[in-house]
Amino acid sequence: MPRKVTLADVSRAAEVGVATVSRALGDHPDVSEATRQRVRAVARSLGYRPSATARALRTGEYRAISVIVPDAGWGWWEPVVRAAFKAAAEVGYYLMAHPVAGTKGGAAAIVEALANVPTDGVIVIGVPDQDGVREACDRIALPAIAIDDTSRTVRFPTISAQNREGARLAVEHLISLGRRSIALLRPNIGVETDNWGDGLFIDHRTLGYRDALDSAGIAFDESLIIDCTDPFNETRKHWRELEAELSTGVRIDAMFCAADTMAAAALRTLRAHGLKVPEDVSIVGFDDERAAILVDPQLTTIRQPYEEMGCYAVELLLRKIQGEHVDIRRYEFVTELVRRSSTDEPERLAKPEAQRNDPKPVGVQQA
Amino acid sequence: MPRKVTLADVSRAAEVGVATVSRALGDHPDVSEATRQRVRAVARSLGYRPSATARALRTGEYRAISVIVPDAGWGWWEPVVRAAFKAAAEVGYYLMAHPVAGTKGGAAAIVEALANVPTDGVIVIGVPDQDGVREACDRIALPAIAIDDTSRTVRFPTISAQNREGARLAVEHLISLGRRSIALLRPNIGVETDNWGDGLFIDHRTLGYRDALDSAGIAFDESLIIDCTDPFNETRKHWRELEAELSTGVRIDAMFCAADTMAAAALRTLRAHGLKVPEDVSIVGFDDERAAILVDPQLTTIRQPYEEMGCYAVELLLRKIQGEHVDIRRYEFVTELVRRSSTDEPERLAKPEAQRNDPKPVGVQQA
DNA sequence: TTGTAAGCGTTATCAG
DNA sequence: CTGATAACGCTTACAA
Repeated sequence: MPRKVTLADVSRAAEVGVATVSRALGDHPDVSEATRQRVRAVARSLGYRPSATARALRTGEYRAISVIVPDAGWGWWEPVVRAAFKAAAEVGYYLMAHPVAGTKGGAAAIVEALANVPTDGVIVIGVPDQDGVREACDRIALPAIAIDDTSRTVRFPTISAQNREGARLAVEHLISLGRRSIALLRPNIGVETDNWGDGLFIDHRTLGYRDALDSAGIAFDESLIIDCTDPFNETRKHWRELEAELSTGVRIDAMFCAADTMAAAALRTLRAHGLKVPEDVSIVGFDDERAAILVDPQLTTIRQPYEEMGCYAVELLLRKIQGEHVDIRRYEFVTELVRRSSTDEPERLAKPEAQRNDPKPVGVQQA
Repeated sequence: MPRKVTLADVSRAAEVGVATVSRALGDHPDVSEATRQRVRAVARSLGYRPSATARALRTGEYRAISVIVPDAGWGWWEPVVRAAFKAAAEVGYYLMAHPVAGTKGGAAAIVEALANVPTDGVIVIGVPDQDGVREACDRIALPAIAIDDTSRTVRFPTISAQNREGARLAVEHLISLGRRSIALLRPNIGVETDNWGDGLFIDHRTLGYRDALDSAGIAFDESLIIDCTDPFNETRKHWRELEAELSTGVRIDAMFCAADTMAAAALRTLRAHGLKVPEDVSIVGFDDERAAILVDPQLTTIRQPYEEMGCYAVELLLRKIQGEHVDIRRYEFVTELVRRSSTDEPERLAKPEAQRNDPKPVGVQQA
């Protein structure tokens, strides 16, 4: 391992002062073009790399930001992080990812540990306990942005998707297919799964479901709401609650599945009850997450613009770091319907099912 | 934002020298218990946080390591990173994740950029081009470990799973079920997908497939090997090559799917051809990746011990950082069979299929 | 046991 | 335009 080349080395080799080297390598105006060229050449030939540490110590900024990545929920945040990474890199910041990974104390504890990490700010993803994290951030004076739709109390600029409007899109699509008995499969947020906080997004998606029914003049039927226990455990084969519902003999012709990750088990349960998707039951999910394309049939779903959300988080965070004021409120992103096989038109398919309305065309986007 | 509290502040408040404060806060022996207590109390009350930067500048080590996370292949590396993060944290290191995320120049370029990042070493995951990365690491004198089974040339200590032995396990399991016409569904590594390098792991898994056939005295049938184009694109609904194969009228009663991520489309294709899994065709995958539990039926597969691999990578890297010698060779981890529904015993199922041998019991592990 | 002081590699502020 | 030089906050000889 060759010893590290420092500014002093370059300065000696180029026969100029260290200050000049620093200026030449940076974008300072007060250097003659000739010296700049020469210094740069020497620096390159010596294999000089600036020490980020020394620079950070001097300037007080690390040009690095952190993102705290949640423990549960199977990696929907991955595209968010990739996008954030890219956005940060574009403005010369690098991004560190800190998985929660079962850490005791959750995100707040991680922020606490960030005290020792050279970082200028943090993006917290999926944080139901914004109060705790906020306190930790204040204590170490660390700017923060949240990407989250679980917490009712917003103590950071918080980015999320329009859950209510998205859910409405989903259910309107089902209605446009002529479906009328539309079940809502929801995660049942119990005390044990506190990773999902107040379950705000579930409430909102439920409201969107009702919005769509109301607009179409379809009566809301409480019994069509199915809350599933242990909802984000993907090793589950079936949803007991859905099984119970189907066993009562209720007929459903569509299902809005409030999270894509629940779709795999839902499809298995339907199949086990002899129901075909999309012939007998049309399904729309929510998130446009990896699960949506792995299941069979592939899932029509509501896309959350994860990439945009990641980029915007970085943008807001950098503004905060630069001392600009950023409103503490929710920043919501528009969702869109992505059509796949789980809602192929019933009338085009073999099964001659009851079909009362003409499907009205809706403004959907092809996957 | 309160100005940052430094050692000097604490020293003043506690009425001792800075050196004493430093010693008291660290684990130095040469401090009286009384002063230590007092200093710590003062530090806490002032909200003192050490500056990682200053410390790094002084000591020359960051106590941070990086992991370069691949672009393709749908997040199988996630458990690796989580485990590595945890292992690093346990010894007081923190871990930064650097997604490749379409960066031009791939991992090598990322390593290059690491020159400006405060990190003591790097774990590169899934790097077919070890030569390029090696060169970059040398240039900036950065210790590195690879987790990878795609590259034939090993220029780092390289961690991987026992692909050949794992594949053998998979196929032996199929044979123990009485299956004899066992197709091998493989990724076709073309020039366009250079993320998968030499495709070493595919060769090894193929060898394991043949090992199992040989031991059982089953003739190898070239036509049962199916190479799929664009293999890691999960949006694909079907494998054209598998369709072609089935259309020729060849009868297969089992399939070894050389990567779990390919299973979803394979299942759809089989289903489209009227073949039931596991009644008509038993399937075993490889990786025990998220896809294995999302598909229907859930996939019997070969588990790669991702967590152990992540931990071990950290262990080796820290050794290298501490100047210890670590052999540049492959470090292989044992795999295991995880049984799920895709290989439920055919004879217990409805379909009365041809069945010649008693299934021999094998030492498998329940999921 | 404690304090003083010398750096670590930069950048910024001065004079020249 | 350029060169000394003083920080930045910490650890660690060395001295007391």
